[in-house]
Amino acid sequence: MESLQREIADSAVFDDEFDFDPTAVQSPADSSQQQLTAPASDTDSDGSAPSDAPLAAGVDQAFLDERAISAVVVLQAGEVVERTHAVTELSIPYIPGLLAFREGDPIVAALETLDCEPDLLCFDGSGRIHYRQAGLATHLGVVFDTPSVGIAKNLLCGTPRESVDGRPAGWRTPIAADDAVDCADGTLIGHAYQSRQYESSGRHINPLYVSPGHRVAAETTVDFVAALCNGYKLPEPTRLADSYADEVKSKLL
DNA sequence: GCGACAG
DNA sequence: ATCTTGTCGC
Repeated sequence: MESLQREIADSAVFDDEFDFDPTAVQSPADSSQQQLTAPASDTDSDGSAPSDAPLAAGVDQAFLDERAISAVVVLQAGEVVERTHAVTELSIPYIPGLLAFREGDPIVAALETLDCEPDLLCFDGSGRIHYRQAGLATHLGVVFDTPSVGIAKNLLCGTPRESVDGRPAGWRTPIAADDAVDCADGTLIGHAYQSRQYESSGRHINPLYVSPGHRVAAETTVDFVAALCNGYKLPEPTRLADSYADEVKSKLL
């Protein structure tokens, strides 16, 4: 399996290689943060999404015994245009570094039921931030040869350039490859991104660890995630896929 | 041998 | 990931 991951990493493209307009990737009318650009009036007067805006799909799983519920929610300019899911039997246990082999088939099953063809796939888990630079997001991005990004809540490997504790919303810092990563030390493999943060004292929210999946550069990956976040810790596509998976799961009980 | 380790 | 009440804060 490890050798297959190295082959996947070789086939992966960690640079921008997509058709759509990167500045058109976004969630609805951004409520809070984001220090990005001017208020582009790309939205049609009737409030519907521009038919040419890129399709961003969020993919996430919920589990029930030895079954996986893989959910996919596709957004276009912040609006849901399609939702699908698949329930599959699991055969492989969770092993750090081999997550794609456990959740890969369920995800493929769910994506195959999709009517549209997403321009960008957002996965829960790492992409290039992986021992062999072939995390879940990279693995599936290559399989479908579709631009993809990895969004993880915890760091698998690599070293943040700065301490990540208690940072303000919008903050980001590079994640460099270290001894645990199969590439030159110091290589930029992703970023820690503070998508949300509490105003005053008390506890603080941990950052997101985002990395290129396939056909997207590290810097662009953070820009996409930042543009897809809308007040919550998780970007909209992922957040919706997450709750949809839970919804399907509860109806399954 | 010990520690580290996405979901 | 999942099992789960209350609790603190915006």
